[in-house]
Amino acid sequence: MAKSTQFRPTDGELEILNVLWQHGPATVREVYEKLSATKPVVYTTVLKLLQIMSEKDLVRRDERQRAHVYEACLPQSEMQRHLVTDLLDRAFEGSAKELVMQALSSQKASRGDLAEIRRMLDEYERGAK
Amino acid sequence: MAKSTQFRPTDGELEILNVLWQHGPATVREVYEKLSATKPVVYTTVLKLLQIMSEKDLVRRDERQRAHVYEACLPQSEMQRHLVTDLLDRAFEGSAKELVMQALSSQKASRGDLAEIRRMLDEYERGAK
DNA sequence: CACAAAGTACGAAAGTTTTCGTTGACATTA
DNA sequence: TAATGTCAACGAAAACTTTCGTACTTTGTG
Repeated sequence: MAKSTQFRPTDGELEILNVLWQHGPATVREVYEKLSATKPVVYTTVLKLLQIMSEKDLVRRDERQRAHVYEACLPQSEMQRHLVTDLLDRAFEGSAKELVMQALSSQKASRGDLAEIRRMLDEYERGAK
Repeated sequence: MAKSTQFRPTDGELEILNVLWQHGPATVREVYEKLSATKPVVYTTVLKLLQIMSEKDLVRRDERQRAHVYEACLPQSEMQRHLVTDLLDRAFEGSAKELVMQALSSQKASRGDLAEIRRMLDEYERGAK
């Protein structure tokens, strides 16, 4: 298995994780329904992916019911942290500053967001003092 | 070819791009030397990757010399922007705020960085007003 | 019980990425 | 000019991802 596959979900896997995070623990069918809403997918493809993710410990499976219930192993925020630090290392030479700058320049932060980010900075700075 | 392969370099490709950005236009051997410094690589693997990247228009090739000279098509910052927005869409539901928060919590910003980020915020806010 | 519906398991195929050996062209120098 | 070293080109193989068809199992219902 490649480089810590545990913290580097593929695109398809991440789509499924997004559903699980939003919805909470879900059956294959539930995930399938959610995904179908935005793009054409095949039920067994979703199933297969969830099975593979299970092997990789990306999700946990509860087999007590006939329709197994899947749940993300990591909370969304933790996975996000992994993904960000990974990107930081691979493309930003570890410079969080640069990454933040690029994130802001991508024009997706509202005024409210900016205010919150400022609050975060205050807090972070206090903590790091 | 998959989803805009142009703006989604693979890991191996990104490593090479990092060398090209730092070093400037370089021959295969130069890239190879740089990469060798940190991990074992095979010359022809680097060559092959550069050839593929050439086809994908991830790099430009100057063939005037026998040792072809390769150069990244996109400046580093632009590629970084693409990568961040991509991650934003795939894992953060487009919320730059969340991404910034995770980036900061990954403990890689110095006090100086934080100050610069504040400056950035000011500037960005002025622009977005 | 028999049948249909819904579920899991499995495997094959196609596409992508990564690796590396081999070949042939070109250059340098003894 | 012959030997040696450097280079690009090519192709094949391995690993991984993604997709989807098929088979088998379980459950519910007439």
